[in-house]
Amino acid sequence: MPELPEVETVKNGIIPLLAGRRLVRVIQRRDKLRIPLPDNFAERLRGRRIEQITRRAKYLLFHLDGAEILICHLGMSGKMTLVAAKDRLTPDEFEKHDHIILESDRHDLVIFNDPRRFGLMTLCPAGELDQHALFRHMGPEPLGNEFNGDYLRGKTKKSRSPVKNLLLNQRVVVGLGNIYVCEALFLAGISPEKKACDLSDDEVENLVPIIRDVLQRAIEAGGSTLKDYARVDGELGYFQHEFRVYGRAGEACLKVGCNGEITRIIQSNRSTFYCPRCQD
DNA sequence: CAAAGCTCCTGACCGC
DNA sequence: TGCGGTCAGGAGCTTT
Repeated sequence: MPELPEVETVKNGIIPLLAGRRLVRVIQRRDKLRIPLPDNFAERLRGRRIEQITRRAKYLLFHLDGAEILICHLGMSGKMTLVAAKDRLTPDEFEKHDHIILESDRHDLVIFNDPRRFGLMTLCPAGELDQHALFRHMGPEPLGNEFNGDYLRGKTKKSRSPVKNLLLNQRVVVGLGNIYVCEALFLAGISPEKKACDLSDDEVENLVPIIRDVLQRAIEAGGSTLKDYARVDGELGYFQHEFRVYGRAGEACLKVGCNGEITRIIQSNRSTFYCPRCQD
């Protein structure tokens, strides 16, 4: 489940192979992922130059010449496999869930692999991205200036949802998923079940830098992971690093002086991990 | 309008 | 060894 930091790391990993390069070959091995791929998808990509690769929310954006953008989302299980030109595969060496293969004019490959197919790729005219159905209602980037205490308080005040659900809502703020919301609420000492409107002004104010910090640190951890890809081929997608609560049900709370035990509950059919003792 | 529920999908895991 | 059941969950869409 790649969230903002993982998508950022994937972006940084593929930039050296694809940014500024021309696509000389595109292989499409399915007609749809979560949504249908555009008509003549591979043909429309072939020969195009990738001017720039950026990220918005959990989406990768490949800015193509001709003012068109290739939009890519990794979904739950999507990853990018990098294959250097020197290790060129033959077509029968692709793996089962390798759906889209991009080959640059230097003959490096970037392979989009997604077993569960919750990911997507589509095309959009560059000038229409903000109005695109996938982007139109997006909230601000959590690392940008628009996301601040005043903004978030405006949202929490109006919501009776549990704060966890509010932070997962991409209309409120983008990029957070199940893991980093759990981690941020733990660091903030706030129960995920607390109604957003019941948060104090101080709690909301504190949450903003905590969210920024937890994401920023994960991006930095991804950056160190990337060093391993500098010389070796590999898969860029979701990397596990140290989580304080996520996946730690039954284990001891890591907050100094807290003797609580991490508990798993279900909210909106999704796992939530938290310490009932120091989060309230 | 907000909030809850449904849906897409496959691999991993578990008990028998 | 095989098989059915359960779980994981991003986010758009539908329903209440």
